[in-house]
Amino acid sequence: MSLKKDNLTKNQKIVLDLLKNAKEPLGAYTILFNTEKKGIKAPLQVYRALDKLIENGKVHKIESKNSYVICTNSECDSLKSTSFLICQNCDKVSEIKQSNLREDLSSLSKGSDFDYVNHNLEIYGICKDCTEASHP
Amino acid sequence: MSLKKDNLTKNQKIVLDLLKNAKEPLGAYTILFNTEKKGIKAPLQVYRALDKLIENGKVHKIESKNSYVICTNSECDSLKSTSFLICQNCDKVSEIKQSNLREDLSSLSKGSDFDYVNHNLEIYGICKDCTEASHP
DNA sequence: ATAAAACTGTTATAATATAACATATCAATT
DNA sequence: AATTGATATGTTATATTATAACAGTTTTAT
Repeated sequence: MSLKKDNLTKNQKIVLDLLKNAKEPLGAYTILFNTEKKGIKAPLQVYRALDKLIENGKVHKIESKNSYVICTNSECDSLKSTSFLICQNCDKVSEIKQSNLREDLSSLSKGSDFDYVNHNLEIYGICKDCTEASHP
Repeated sequence: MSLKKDNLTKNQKIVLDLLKNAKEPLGAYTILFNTEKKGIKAPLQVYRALDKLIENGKVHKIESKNSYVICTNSECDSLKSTSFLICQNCDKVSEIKQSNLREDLSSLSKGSDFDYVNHNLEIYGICKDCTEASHP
């Protein structure tokens, strides 16, 4: 009876906890500064934790911001594709459900004789909250 | 009679020329090393040229690679959205025509009460050439 | 001609990320 | 329980990517 280990290590938990409570994507060094009191002392510790968390789909990197967010989907441990709505005003990021998108992009790729594997989509705009705030 | 200047400056031309001939996206420091004989001596000169070229849509940044490619579309001076097919095998990048994609993503965003402005899409997979090369 | 704006050159430094290596912990068998 | 192989940690140093600040020059529009 051999359970595949899915538990997180100490550093991974510390980093994940911080990201859970974050309102916007955090950079690696922001994570570092905010976890020093918990014992994380060097960039590598952060990057290694992030690598693993990304690998198993619990965290995603926002490439255009070099920063990191917690995953809010369920399938991200298996699918390596990601899609985000990023508010230009408040920096809040929300993750889009993959559902049709993957197939749409896969067939789009096929149209260019390109064999789709995965994708990263970052949509910029204004989130609901910020739109409402500007129409008081 | 005041012509809106659209001509490129010396450094911008040097950087653009290099990118024109590149087979894959180039990093800023690769650009620097390959333009030193033409007179570019410091990172800032590269980054400033890139900034302007990106601003007027002649060059795009591949965010997931921190590197830069020449634009192969025509509308990119006005639209700030970008979509790429990136080969995981040979690193070649090809740009996707925006046409329907913008509207599709705009309405997708609307479904989440998100006001679409622009996007960046990076699709990873295997290009035609590499697929054919592996089926000899 | 002149003033404002844009571009250049240069030095220094910030921000993001990885290499290398020694040690420690975990987890699946013996 | 002891062993072993894989995975995680701690630490120092360094690589890679990108920007700040400032002085001087060229371009463009009046």
